Amino acid sequence: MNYNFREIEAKWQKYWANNETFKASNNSDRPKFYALSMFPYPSGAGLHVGHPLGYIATDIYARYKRHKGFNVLHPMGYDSFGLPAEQYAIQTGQHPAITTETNIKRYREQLDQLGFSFDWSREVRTSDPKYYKWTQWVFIQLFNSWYNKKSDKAEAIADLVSIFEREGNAAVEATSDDDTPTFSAEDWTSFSEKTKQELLLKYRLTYLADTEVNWCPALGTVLANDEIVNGVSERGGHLVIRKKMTQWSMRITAYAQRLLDGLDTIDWPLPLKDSQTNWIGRSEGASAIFNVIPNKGEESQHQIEVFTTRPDTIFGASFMTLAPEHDLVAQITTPEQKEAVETYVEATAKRSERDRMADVKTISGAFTGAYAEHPFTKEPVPIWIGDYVLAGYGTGAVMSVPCGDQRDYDFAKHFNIPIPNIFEGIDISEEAFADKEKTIIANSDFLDGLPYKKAVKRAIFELEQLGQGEGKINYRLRDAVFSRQRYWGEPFPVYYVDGMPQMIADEHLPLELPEVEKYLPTETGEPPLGNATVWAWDIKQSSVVSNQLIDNKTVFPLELNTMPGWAGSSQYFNRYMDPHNDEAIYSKEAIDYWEDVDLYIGGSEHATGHLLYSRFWQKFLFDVGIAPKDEFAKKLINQGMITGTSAFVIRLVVNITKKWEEGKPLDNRTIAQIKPIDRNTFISNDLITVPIKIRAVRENISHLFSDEDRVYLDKEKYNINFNDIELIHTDVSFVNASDELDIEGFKKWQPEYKDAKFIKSDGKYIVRREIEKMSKSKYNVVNPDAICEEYGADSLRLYEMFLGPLEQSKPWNTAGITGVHSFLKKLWKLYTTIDEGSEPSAENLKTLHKTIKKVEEDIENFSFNTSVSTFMICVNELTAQKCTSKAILEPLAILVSPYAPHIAEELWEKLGYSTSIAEASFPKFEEKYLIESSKEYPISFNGKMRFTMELPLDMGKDDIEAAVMANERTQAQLQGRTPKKVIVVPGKIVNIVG
RNA sequence: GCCUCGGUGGCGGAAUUGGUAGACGCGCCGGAUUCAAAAUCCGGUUCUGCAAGGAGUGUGGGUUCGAUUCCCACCCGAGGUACCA
Repeated sequence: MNYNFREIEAKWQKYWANNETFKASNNSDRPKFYALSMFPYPSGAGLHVGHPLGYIATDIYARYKRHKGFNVLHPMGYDSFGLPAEQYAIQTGQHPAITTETNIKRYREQLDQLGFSFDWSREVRTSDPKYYKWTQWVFIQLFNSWYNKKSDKAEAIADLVSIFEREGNAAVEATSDDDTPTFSAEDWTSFSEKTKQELLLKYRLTYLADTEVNWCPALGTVLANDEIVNGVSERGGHLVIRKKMTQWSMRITAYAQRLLDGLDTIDWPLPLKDSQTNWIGRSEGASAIFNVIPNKGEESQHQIEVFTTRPDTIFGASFMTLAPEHDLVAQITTPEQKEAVETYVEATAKRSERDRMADVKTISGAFTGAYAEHPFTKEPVPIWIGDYVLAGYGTGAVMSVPCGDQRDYDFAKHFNIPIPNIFEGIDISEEAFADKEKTIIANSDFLDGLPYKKAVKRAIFELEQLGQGEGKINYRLRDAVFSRQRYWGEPFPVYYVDGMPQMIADEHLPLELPEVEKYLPTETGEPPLGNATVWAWDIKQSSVVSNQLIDNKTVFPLELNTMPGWAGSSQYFNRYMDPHNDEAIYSKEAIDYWEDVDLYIGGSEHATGHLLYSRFWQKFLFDVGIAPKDEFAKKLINQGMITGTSAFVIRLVVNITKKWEEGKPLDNRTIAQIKPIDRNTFISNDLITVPIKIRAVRENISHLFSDEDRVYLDKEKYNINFNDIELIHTDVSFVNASDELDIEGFKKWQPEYKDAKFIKSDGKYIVRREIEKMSKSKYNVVNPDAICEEYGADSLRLYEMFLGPLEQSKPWNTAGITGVHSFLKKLWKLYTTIDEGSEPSAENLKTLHKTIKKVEEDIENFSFNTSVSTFMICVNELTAQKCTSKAILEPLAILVSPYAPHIAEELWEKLGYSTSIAEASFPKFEEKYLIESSKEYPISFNGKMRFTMELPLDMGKDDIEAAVMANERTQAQLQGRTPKKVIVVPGKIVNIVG
């Protein structure tokens, strides 16, 4: 009987579903193992071959751990809130819930087809009200908490209120807004309820604040930096302005240090840790206060606070630079400089932040006319503004030390500002000197002669003495904006009384998304929820009621923003532990049993989004006693991206220009006469690369033009330029393994190519190929369905692993799949006759145990590609040995089962078992079968292997040397020379030097 | 610029602590089987050379009896990040 994978795979997928083979129990005597893949966003395009890569790896590991006797939790779900469904809704009016449901169905079919050992009874969907009830609940917990720096953890806001009542806020050390005023207990009790609420918002871990955003009035929405191109929206090219908006923020900055420290306790890839470290961006330095010298006739005394990592260079500060948006700019600018400054500020406002950051070459700025007093020298220091200083970072102001910072140096050079040298023995005529190690400070009063570290300490000390500064640790990390002006996200459980946010009580959650007519922002610029007519909170009934009932006495308006994409994914890994619990986010028993994720596999693109926010939420949940671990995943692996091999047809852009005739300049009529470019001719890629062939094309192209056009091919009169080509993506399904285009298929593909003409080479049209990210818009997506249909899921699983190391990105190429498929056929054949009683030969046992050892090591090291090779070698050897012994074939089936579970189950059944192979024990490796008595010694000369010699393994060093020297091939190599030295490493190698 | 990862046959890749470079698979070449094809099986396949031999893991150095592996400098590619003070 042949290997009928279609029948086998369908049979076992059904069996696993019916028997709930992979259902995990929340209590077990066996040790627990939690294996998790990052859950997908169910897009309309379905799964492509890149998605399953990580899932297969996790699945292999999960199945392996089951064989090893673990109680394995291996769940899957959907990150089902998101923008694509909403955009589709805007275009078609279709409710996002409906498209999402359809997409999930398709994902489920595709996932089921691949034979994953998921416990589907635990599926979660972030857009399910039963799930987002708990997302809202966590939000409320954050709202009801503040960060106590003394205990270094989150605490209840009620406790903070009692501190305020007792002693005011002077002694409170909390992470709070910068503008938090100091107040006494008496002040607090005298404050109105609204003032109290306002003050508490400055402490809450989620709070309302005015945040600067990229607002696009035409789209009625906020755009991300990468949605803006050249100052206008990527979609539609509309104007984008920077605007302050009141939005929910998460006080993640409270956790900056702990997020940094926690990285040392988890086994995550170094690049990922590095990018989180950079994102948090801790820098040690000092803050320094510069007093602004009042302009003539002014009374006011302004101060500028700067943060610097180099307080040791303070005597080198020859100017200050403020961000153009800095609050003081308007106040300190002198009348003479007003125009220049305003022009510059205006110009800066038009540039996106990304623009300003990316452009290192253009140096621009303006002088405010004002001066600050240097804290130590008391000399006046000119105050400039420059767009290289960002308002959002630090204090939005820097003390500029041109001799020690290249950007300051370039700025000073450009504007002819003096560059005082404060480094001993350093030439700064060409560039700034930023090497801290070699620094010896000079021309700096009390800092003279000090090295970097000592100078920093001393400078901070002196600043503190003056009362004009202190040592400070600064973080680049910003509080995370948590509001989105979208429909398809979690509603905030928030209503407003007198403009102050109030939380809906836990027992009334979830607050479900309202129905709306349109998914666009309202005409007045409110988020889509502003379209809802039943979206007000009745505190008496504790329910959502019509907006018309809003009286601000018992019925209040609800929040119109929704939560961002990362809200739902920030605690889903915990929810899987107890996914159907309606009483709590999860039971204590469940999380005390599963604790944390043992293995988490997913893409590195989530390094600073999902993975940083999740760690933040986990630490918070830990602080408030809801999670037992303050890191949620012990080990994390980033699977590499599977890239696509895009195919391009090359459109000739034939520029035809009339040759200039002497004495007759081209008039407009002649230019108009020049024929437009031929837009419909495609040239084979191999012709493009060779200039000589281009000429051949030029001579052979005339037949492609109509008679009318042919005149333009007259070389005497016209210049024809073939150099311009356009690459156009074509669907990879029209291209075969030799890069040859199916011309008829291409012509039918899209109407504009119906009459396309092709310049072929040897009768073929060859496409250009390039490796790119796999994406629908690049027409390079390869779908797993077709591969499953043709070769089966087991082949696909093996092949995805066989492609290369898990972490590395690699291009998809279906060509090699026949290799793993024929391996499965050979494996199948091996089980044609199973000999119950036959004793395995020594050879059989050696092959088997070699394989057990290697495969076990490979799985533990996540080196799945090499185990596939090992299986191939094993099956090749056993086939050659004509092995039929059950004692060999049975453990082999278990070894293969994590990788190719369907065929393994079927073989298991053939071996006489009536239960699933999933729980069978992993075979035990026994060294004794691998012990050899002799070894093929490589005999090398000066490190180069020349031949091998079989010698007993128990032979001593001297005997080996004697045997090797006596060999005639040794003598032939030496050609009469006497070796200088003979290195013998018993069991390894012989090296003859000389 | 900085950080991280990578560079090995025609291709994907292998090489456990420094010890036989190119396992395994694809492709290609040759052969068997077949009326033919598919499928299957056998042999070959880093380069150079008729061969003996020689060269060879991005480049140049170094350490070592011996380097894909360790060290130094550089080149190239990918990803991330940024006037971060």
